[in-house]
Amino acid sequence: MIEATIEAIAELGFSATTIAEIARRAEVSTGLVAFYFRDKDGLLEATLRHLSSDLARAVVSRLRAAGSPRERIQAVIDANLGASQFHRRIATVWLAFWGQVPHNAHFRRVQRIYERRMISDLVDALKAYMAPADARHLAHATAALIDGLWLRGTLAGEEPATSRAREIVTAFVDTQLLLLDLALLRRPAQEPAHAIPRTHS
Amino acid sequence: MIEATIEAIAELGFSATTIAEIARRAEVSTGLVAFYFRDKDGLLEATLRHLSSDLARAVVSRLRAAGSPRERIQAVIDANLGASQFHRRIATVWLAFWGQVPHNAHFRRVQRIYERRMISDLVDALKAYMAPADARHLAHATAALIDGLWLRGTLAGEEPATSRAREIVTAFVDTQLLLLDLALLRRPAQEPAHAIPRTHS
DNA sequence: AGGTAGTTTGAACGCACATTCAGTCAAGGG
DNA sequence: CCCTTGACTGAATGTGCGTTCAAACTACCT
Repeated sequence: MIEATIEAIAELGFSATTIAEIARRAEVSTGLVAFYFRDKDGLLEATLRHLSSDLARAVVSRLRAAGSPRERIQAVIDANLGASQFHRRIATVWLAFWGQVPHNAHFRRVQRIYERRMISDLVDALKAYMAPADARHLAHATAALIDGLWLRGTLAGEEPATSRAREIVTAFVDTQLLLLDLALLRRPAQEPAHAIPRTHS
Repeated sequence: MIEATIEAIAELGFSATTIAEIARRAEVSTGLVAFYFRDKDGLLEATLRHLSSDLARAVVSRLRAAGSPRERIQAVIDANLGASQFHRRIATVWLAFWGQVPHNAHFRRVQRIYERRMISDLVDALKAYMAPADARHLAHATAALIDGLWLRGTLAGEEPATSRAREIVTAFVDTQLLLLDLALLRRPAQEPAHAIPRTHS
């Protein structure tokens, strides 16, 4: 039923999605929505939560496979810009929900969780390389770059740009870490921070 | 009337905005919408075009005041992340339209113009510092960073983050240009490209 | 004054929607 | 074999929407 909702929003858009259409796709009656989700808004909220937890699962599973902090950063990048999130069917639905976020308290709460999770995942990993304040700073920039590439890719309707997007973010992060090394090397002699990760702060 | 539409979408959201509500705010009758814009969709498209040309004007006016290519890049950054675009009243309306883009051919056309304009403005300026292919690459990353910061700021509902967002993008661009200088200095002796802008390729 | 073209009105229309609810159906327990 | 519980149906209801259009109003010209 939630799957049918995703399908309908992806195909018809947010405002053109009706309960009758969702019921048709799910091969149930219209009345069943009220039985399980109280009303249409309840179904939509459940759908957004479903999308959000799908993404969270993708991130967690990649984080588990990651060893070094650098790999954990990459896990966040790859999960958020992975094929599953870029797939038109999913991406347009996210976008439709984002458009409603300012006017729906339920959606806003889910969005805050999404946003904070990405930041804290990135900050956790970046703290291995730099001071917490710098880590937060870079995490915000990285998160924005990820979301911006996702947004532009989705709006443009480009399907296959996913690997290119990941390369851009990867290069950005590597550049920032490289600059950190250079700065450290010029100061009182010290190893590049990410050759000996997780040893300070 | 277009102003009233912006106001209504900002306050109520896309799907809750009715012609009656717009007419009430504009202090006209509902029938007048049809007279000037054919139907509701025509009014919405005109509203999006209005927003788009407002932004374009802001960019052009800053570009005119800019001298060096570096200043032209900054003009794009400042115009897109300026207070006028971050103002909740405007930003939530943009967001609402973006959510409809995949399902409305008119909106999609306006979006393509917006997207390409930012890229070409950036590429034009960046070509002074690097090969066209590199310029396009960096332009995409910069544009994504701008849009990503805008998106996150708008979704989070933070009003005053505008100066911080601009700092992040500015720092990103400066870093990329700095790296270019470093690379050039290590190769066969050559001046940093942006000390002698616009002289090659 | 009369006429005309350009504006504006707002009630009427018909349609599409979310919600409701009385009722059907299937399964399991007593 | 009946009764209960939970899942599910779909027609009926009423509300709210965009659109239409005949009529009214305004300003300008002749």
